[in-house]
Amino acid sequence: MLTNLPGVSATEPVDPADDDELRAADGRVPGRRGRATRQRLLERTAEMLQTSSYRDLKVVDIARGAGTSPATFYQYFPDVEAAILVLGEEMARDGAALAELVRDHPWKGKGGFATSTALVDGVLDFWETHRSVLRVVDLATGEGDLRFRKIRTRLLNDLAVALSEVITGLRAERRSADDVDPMATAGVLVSMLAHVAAHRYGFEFWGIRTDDTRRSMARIVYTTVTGQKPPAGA
Amino acid sequence: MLTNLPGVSATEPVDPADDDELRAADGRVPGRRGRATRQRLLERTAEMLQTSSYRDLKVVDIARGAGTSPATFYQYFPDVEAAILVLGEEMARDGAALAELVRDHPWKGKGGFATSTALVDGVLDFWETHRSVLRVVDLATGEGDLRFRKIRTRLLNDLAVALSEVITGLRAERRSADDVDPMATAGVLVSMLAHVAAHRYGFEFWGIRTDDTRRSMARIVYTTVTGQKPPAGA
DNA sequence: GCCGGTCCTGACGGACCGTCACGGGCCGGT
DNA sequence: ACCGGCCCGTGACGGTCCGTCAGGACCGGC
Repeated sequence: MLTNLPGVSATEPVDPADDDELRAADGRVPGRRGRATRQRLLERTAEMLQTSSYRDLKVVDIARGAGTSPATFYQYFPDVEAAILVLGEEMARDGAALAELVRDHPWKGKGGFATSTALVDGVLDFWETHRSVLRVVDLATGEGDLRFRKIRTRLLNDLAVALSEVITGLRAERRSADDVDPMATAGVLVSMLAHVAAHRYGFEFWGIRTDDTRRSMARIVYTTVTGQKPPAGA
Repeated sequence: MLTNLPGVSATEPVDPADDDELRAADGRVPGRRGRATRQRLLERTAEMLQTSSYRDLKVVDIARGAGTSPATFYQYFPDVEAAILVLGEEMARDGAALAELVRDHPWKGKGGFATSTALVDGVLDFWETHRSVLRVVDLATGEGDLRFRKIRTRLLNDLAVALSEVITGLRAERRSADDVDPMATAGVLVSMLAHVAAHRYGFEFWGIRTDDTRRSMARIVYTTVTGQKPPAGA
């Protein structure tokens, strides 16, 4: 750390907005009613995002839909993206369950393929539930928005780390000479899952059955993680 | 075909707008100068898409940047999305090269892994070149826009078909009992490639070297397509 | 009833949209 | 050179949405 500048106290300066409290635009701390309004705004944002395109999402519509005025919206969020960002953070918290799914189930033996399948299904479900928010997170991340990238990273990174740990563990047991970065492999797998989940409708468009897609992914995940061929009946 | 209705000539009706000609908003066929303006508008759209976010892309900016007025923009495109759509179609034409890459190179023997690597690099390069347009194509596809979905499908489907043909061919030679739909497997692979390419910056963010990502993908592609383990040194 | 903080909103200047009728420029015919 | 017709571009306009501000309604505590 840097040395303190002369005349600057070593204790934290008393910055009036330095706490983690929720704040409205004018600096006040929202009470019961205010938080309820904010919540209605968030819910309405999520709903509108499912029916309207991101580009056509207007704060007027959100505000009126929540039974309030545009000015009120700006009390709680600087712009629509900020509201979606909050939605994204809530989503990322939900996503922790996916990593647990990888950690808490067996990969060795017969149960391994079942774990692989459960992971595939879990990701598919998760994306189905959160697809409208995920679309925007993906776009904003691609456009270089660091706040959205952070959400995306938290979501996918947790999963990738869990997978890479499994890979490392199994590789040690097999005394495998495989030297590819386990995290790179895990990241690629997570990418595959995320992308297929995001575009599963596109697959059906090609005439591919969803069940074939699931099996195909489960096999790739299983093979890549364990280094084994998938069991015969799978 | 249906039978002709009474009184309707069997020859094509003379519909004044039934040809494939480029048309301005008022119905006229653009001449030399008009097409040049349209082209400048397209180029400017592509440029602005790289620096500005999709949501903040304004037709005023595009028009002024192309040295013309908003009214002129609407002569050639009904809205910004229409312009991006044209950009997307140009991109899809470029994408045909990727499928050729799969078809024209060997998968059997030692050259197989090289082909796999070349495919990975090809996809990575392609996405790097077209990422700003691809972002919008992905978003619009996710929002259910069929025109954009068509572009996305053309691009990825060509590649997936090429891969599935290779898989089918190799599987027959090996007399493999593998009965997963080859197209499903190919689709999953293409998804993996597309997603990693779209978010490679995210990988570097995790501290994963690009080269590790490349190798990891090349190995997965090779293994999945050929059913063989990757060569020792890879 | 009064007061202080919380909460909401009408109203406004400004930006952008999408459309129209009009004017200016280019070209071929005479 | 002149002219008519067609191609091309634009100013201007009503409308929508943005983002901000001052002011008023509401709600407890005293």
